[in-house]
Amino acid sequence: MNRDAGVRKSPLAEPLSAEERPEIRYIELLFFAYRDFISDPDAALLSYGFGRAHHRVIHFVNRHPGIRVADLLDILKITKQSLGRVLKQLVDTGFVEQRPGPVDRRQRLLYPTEAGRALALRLLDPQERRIEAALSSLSPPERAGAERFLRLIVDESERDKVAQLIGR
Amino acid sequence: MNRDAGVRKSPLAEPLSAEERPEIRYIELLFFAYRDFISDPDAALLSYGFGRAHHRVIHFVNRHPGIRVADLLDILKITKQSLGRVLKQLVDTGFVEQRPGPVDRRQRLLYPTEAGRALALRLLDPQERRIEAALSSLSPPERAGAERFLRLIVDESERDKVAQLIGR
DNA sequence: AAAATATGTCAATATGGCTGACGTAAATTT
DNA sequence: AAATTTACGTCAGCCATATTGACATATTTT
Repeated sequence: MNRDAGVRKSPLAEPLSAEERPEIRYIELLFFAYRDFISDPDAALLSYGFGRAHHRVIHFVNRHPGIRVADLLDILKITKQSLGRVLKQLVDTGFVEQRPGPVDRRQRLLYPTEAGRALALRLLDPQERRIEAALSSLSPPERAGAERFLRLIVDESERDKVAQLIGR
Repeated sequence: MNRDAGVRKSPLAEPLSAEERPEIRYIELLFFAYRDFISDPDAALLSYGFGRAHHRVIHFVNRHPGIRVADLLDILKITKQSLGRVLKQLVDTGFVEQRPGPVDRRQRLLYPTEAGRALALRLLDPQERRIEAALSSLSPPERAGAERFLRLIVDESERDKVAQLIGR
């Protein structure tokens, strides 16, 4: 029997429940946390006329001065065409400098300029505060849990690479 | 004295170090975790001709059948114009249904159709597996740490709302 | 000399954000 | 009853960021 007899073919009223599917809680927490986590740098980038893509590039170039384009692409998981535009803007505006590799001159190694370092620090600042505030409310085992959880969310095939990049 | 005398005005070779700034580890883990976390649904959405924006809408409509447009906007933190396009496509393709609010007929309450529920579950599946696999490697206090960490990353002003949405 | 590699670039396309302005129906307030 | 506010939609245009595919160049490797 139709439980909505006479009403009109009905859509579903029953919610997907986080009680029945406990993973949903973590799925949505990742969404909400990430949504707010990027909001501070997003706002700061506006005044430079840059976007999130610039943020990611400026961050990883500062973290790994002399990084190769190919390695940056492997971190960001985007195409070289996508990177190309953003990188060119950062070079043109003096935040990133390119230098040929000293041994392999095909490479264009990427370095931050002084301005690029300053921008990276400015974007880093609010995120550091946010993380610091969160960590200060957690016990050491809870902090370890947060770190281990995030590492385990990363693709298994990428975990070693990530560990290399951020340290053990 | 210029430490690069005679070379040419130099960019910075010194990396931003995660040892000196321990928050960087968490910042980058959030980036890498989120990057991979959304990759499975992204791939599945391709076969429907949908993108990430559709995913978010279909997810929250399934989680909260009968949700108002305004409340969905408040969750997603996007403009009604941005939502409008995506929502229209989901309605036109039969994944979401709109009904006038029974008490306030200005409202257009959003419900998933059977197809919409099926799509939500299909997109949920790989993320549930990923979370489940991660949680199964963690002790209860570590799991609690992961959850508390993510809640604390959310804007303070949003935490109560998030707690309402996902449960305490 | 040939092949592979690292990178860049041109062109076209799609997605998903944004702002601003305007419209309509329904509820609420005066 | 009239005026105002609210909930929502829509039109138009703009911008950022991603994609694929093809081709170019310099350099290194075989």
